[in-house]
Amino acid sequence: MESDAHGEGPVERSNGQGPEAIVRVSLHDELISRLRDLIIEGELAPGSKVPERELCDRFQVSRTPLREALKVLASEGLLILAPNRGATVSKLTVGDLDEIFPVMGALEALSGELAASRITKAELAEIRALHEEMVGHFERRDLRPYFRLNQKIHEKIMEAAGNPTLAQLHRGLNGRVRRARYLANMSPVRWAQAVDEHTEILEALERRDPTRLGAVLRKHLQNKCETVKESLLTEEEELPNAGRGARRTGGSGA
Amino acid sequence: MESDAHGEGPVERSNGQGPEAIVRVSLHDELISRLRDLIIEGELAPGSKVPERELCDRFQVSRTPLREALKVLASEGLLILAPNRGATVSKLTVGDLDEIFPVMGALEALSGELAASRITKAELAEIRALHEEMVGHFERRDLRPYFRLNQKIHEKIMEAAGNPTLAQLHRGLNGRVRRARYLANMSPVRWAQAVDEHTEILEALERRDPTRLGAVLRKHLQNKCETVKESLLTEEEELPNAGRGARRTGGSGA
DNA sequence: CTTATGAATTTTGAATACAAAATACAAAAT
DNA sequence: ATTTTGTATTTTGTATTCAAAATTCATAAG
Repeated sequence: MESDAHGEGPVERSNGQGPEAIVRVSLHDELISRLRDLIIEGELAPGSKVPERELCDRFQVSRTPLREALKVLASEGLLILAPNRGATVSKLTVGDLDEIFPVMGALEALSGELAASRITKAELAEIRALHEEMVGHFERRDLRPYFRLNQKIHEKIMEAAGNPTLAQLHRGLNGRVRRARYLANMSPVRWAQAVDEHTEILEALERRDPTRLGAVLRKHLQNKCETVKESLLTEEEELPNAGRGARRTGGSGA
Repeated sequence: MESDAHGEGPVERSNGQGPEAIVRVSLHDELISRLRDLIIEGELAPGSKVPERELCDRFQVSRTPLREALKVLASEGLLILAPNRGATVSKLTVGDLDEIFPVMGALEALSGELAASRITKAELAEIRALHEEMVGHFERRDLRPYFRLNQKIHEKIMEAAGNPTLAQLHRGLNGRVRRARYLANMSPVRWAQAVDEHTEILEALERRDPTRLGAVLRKHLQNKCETVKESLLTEEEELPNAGRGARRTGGSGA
């Protein structure tokens, strides 16, 4: 799973400081990214305890910045902090997906509405190119590159929407959901359907039809939700409750 | 500004631990709440530096938990962390409002759709009662209690939607926006319009019409956005740039 | 053999200590 | 008088330390 996909690296932080500015990242910032990757890639498995000491050794940092990072990741919903007994990686249940996907749907729908009215010729051309390349991968049944371009297209639409707050919330939810490795087992039928929907998305964009694009994106995400749920259920059958009982503690979220 | 409105106190955290469970809150959790309140209430003014040492003295804690809290609040967008030069309270510009409100609109619209299909008789009755009480305050031009009930109604709708993730994101954005003390100067015309919209909201709820409720809520929020922007502009004229230059650093947010 | 009890060990939460960086400030140079 | 330079002070980031809590593990009681 490519880690560039959720734009968090220390390099690319567009912080308005001109190109000459020297960028030094604090340990805790870097740790947030690294740990997030570990969680999303599954190296820190859902439900498992976060081994504080071990990670300190691994990254050669003290507990202070590491723990700061844990607090932030908990507020993002990736970790659960149980008082006096440390952090565990939060598990993603089918119920969570039912909760998260409608919200992502609403956010993507909004991104579509905004993008359809604001998108530039250049951006549109870029997305069109990505779309065609993606369809090529579909025809050759190359799941991996298909999936990469799929993500990229949605990112580009989000970018065209020009609303960083929206993008940030969406990235957050996407990060939580991504752990369900949903690129695996997507049925041929669903795959074809997804491609159809993408064609509709492109059409709506080209017609600059906000309402329609919003609706299509929302529908698209609903279908994706189904796919992910199936995938998650299959996974749960395969490895029945590996790590147990991470209780949700209310966390420190806003 | 009542601080109960965003349900963060250590007491009321509904963490599924049965009523007998002893609740101890960690310092950093408590500090997150306290600091958030300070920011929202304006005691920590937008654009001002966060006085680390001072707050440590005030709350009688060491820097460690305080700084953990700062990291979390930064990831929520309430603070800006500038590397090696500490935290500043992020300022809310008109541009930010234009960014945040459409997102809140999408989230509230979703809450409406969900609530309209899931709401129970009891919840509906409660909201109806709140609504009528609120109208009473409007007729007597009691802004404060009107405003309190207004907030409460929206919270109840959100609650009826039964989607904690949705509620959490909404709370986060609401917290960011709330600093623009938008209960001040609402024109009589806008006020009347808001009440009308609330009547529509109630009707849509009673008819259990998800689409309509979603649309009305979204519209309602757009109008609120205008009100808040006017209020913010007025404020900016009154006190021209009190604290300057808090640059957005990209932060660690998801 | 299973279930309690309690000490030893580990882990966690928070305070303190310390080095690096930024800021403030004074003196010197233009 | 203004700008520049160098130094003292403060603030910040991280490591370390310490006490409290949880976990483990061995032992004893039923």
